[in-house]
Amino acid sequence: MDAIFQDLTDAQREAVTHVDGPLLILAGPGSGKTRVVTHRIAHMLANGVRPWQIAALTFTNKAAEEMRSRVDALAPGQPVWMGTFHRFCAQLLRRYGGMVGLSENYSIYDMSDAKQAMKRAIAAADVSTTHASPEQIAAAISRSKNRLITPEMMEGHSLTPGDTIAAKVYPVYQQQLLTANAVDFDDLLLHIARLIRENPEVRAELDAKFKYILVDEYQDTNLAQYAIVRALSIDNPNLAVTGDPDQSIYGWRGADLNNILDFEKDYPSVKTVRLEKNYRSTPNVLRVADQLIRHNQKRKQKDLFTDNPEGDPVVLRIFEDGYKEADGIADEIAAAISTEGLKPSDFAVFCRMNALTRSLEHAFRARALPYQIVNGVEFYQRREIKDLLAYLHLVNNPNHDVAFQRVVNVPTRGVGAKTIEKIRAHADYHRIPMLEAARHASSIEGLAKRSASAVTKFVSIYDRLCIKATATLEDLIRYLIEEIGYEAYLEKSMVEQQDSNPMANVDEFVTAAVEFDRRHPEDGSLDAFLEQVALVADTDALDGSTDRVTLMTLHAAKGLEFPCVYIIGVEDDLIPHSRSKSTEQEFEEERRLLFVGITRAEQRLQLSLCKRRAVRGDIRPVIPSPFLNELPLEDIKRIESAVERNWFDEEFDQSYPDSWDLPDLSDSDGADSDLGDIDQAGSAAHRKGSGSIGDDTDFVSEMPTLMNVVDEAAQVPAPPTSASSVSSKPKKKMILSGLKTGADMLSGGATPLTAYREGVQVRHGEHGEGTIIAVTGRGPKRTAKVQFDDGEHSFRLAYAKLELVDSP
DNA sequence: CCCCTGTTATTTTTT
DNA sequence: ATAACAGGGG
Repeated sequence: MDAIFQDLTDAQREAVTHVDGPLLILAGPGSGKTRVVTHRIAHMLANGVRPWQIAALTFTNKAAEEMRSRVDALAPGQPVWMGTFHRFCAQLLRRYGGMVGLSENYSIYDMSDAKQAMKRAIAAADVSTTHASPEQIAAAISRSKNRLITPEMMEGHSLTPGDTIAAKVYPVYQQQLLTANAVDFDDLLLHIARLIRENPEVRAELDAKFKYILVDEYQDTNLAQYAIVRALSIDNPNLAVTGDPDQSIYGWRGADLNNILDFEKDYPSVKTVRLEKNYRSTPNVLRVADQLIRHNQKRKQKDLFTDNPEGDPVVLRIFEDGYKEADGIADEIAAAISTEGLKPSDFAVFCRMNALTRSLEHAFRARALPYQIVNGVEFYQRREIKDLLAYLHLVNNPNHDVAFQRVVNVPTRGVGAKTIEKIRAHADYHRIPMLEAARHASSIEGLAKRSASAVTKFVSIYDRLCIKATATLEDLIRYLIEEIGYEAYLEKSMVEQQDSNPMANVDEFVTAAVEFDRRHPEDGSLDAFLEQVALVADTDALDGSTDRVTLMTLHAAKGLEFPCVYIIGVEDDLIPHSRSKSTEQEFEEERRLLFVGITRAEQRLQLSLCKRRAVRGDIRPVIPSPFLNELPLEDIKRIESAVERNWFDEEFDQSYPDSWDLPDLSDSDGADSDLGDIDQAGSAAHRKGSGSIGDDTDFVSEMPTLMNVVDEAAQVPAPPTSASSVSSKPKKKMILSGLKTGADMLSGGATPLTAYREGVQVRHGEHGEGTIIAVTGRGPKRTAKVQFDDGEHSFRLAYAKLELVDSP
């Protein structure tokens, strides 16, 4: 009992002791939020609240597990429901699915399943994909689902052209899902939200059952989630939410920041607790984070403070390119491990995109540094695992058409695309599942006897498999592998690809099944296993127990902490991402993303960027992230490696400026920071500032677009930048000098799209010279139709290798 | 029908 | 750089 209150601050205690009524906990990073939540649950249990009256909803399984283990430590063995929103809904749907047309053994489509289903729906809806890609349509439908918009509601209301297309596909997609007795991720929430809304008695029942609801990371809730928790907190308004508006980074997925900002309006009687004391980071780190996030408009001001010792200054490091960045960081980490007694697991490297981990991987491997990538190729996404899972799905739910299509010809047994197409058409026509259609293969019109018998063969394998459906998972899977000769198939088809060992993955899969059997000796049902698999995310695979450096995206980093953190690629178009900076909202979310990354650091933090970075093959000059100008540069130690001059590279001076348009630091004593072995011999600090870029309030809008500048460059080749020259317009100068000029430019990828006009002569590696006869579309879709000697061809200008031919 | 090859399109974040 | 795709030969 005393353990519950031990070492709590006043604010924390206030939250912990709150039992009835709405509660808002605004928790800054590292403020002991989980501690408060778990202690509060323990406190409630100790004060008469029955465990089954509590539901604690999280976004990730990892968070749920963390909560579970810490509650267990305080109040062992209490059956409090803890898990993700999606799992919560999935389990309700097992019970109430009948009310929305699903039977108990419904399947959850993962992303790739849903993608397949979407393509089929698009085809069935007879919608052309010329104006909207399947992905765009899927995204539009997903957005609608997150906002609780049903197919019927979309009719007539659709405004944008994209939505009009989506509105046509949406009902077909939903119908096909229903026929397949399946849901996608969004449906889990949507179905439950609708069910509760349309069935007051169910709502009341659940409201009464879950008398106390806790929501973690409330800033990440979307409308569907919001509707669910609100609806279940009417009769018993004991809704406790924790969150931090500054850490909302899932707006792109439908999360609505207003849910937390307006919580106090939703529940006027709310008790609000602010947790502002930080237990995680040094003041240095915290100051940088705080300065950055102050630039956001949409937030609730919190005053972060800490009692922690000052620690090392935050480091901003500038590298020449992505390889040097990776090598430099790997060297530093290796050095810190060998000289300072730090462990690999003390380090984490964050980046905006998964693709950026590649160079780090190489660097780590070369130094034999153990690492783990949180979002590499996910285990359950591997071909061999998906194959086996699809069989299991089909056993569990014969209507699972996506699974059927995946496995009907695995291993290859003579059922080709044409055959599948005919089965699908037959199934669509009679509105039956494909497996059902396959049973009548011989009577399907236009299906060759040979094909029909191949299909029949599959059906009989399937039927034999189903007999084992009630056996243990282990038996079922082993039987499956044996029956279809999967091992032989793998050996034959997976022609020795380096470092992939499919059979080892299969073994691991069997191990996972054995483990599931062991943990669910009684209720080890197939659908429970499949649900489990469907709802585990990649980030949940993060293994904290092994001693490895962790590589992951900034998104994946939320909720974690590490002694030493590196954030790479703090560059414009990366953070903020080029596709997330057009609106103020997106821009602020990107700022929050960086904030989240920064606040993961306990002791040391290094932000880094490159002067140039390879983007899909070609190397491009880099613009520093605008967020760097918002940091307290006087608190930051800036390190820039000396430029290695390639005497033979005449272009170098033009391409890569010596001066960087970040303010110089007054602190230029050159002493090594404690952050590993940075700034060693051979890379003496090379600090040259060109002054601040001035008042940066309009930084983004004032930024010249690449295109403007290129046009200019084409007319006036940039002179070589001398090391001492300081341009009055650093921004522009930098971009200019980063570009190749003259003929180089024309042959490179930097030709302005505007140069391609009707009548212009171009050269193509394959077709020779030709004349542009038409130009259509905009942005990346801008397309030129070219008349060559060998006929007409169309090219996406952003991708095609079309050279301009110098006009005579 | 299967497999290989060359071609083309595609790049954010994920429950 | 990589994945998905289309088309042709076996």
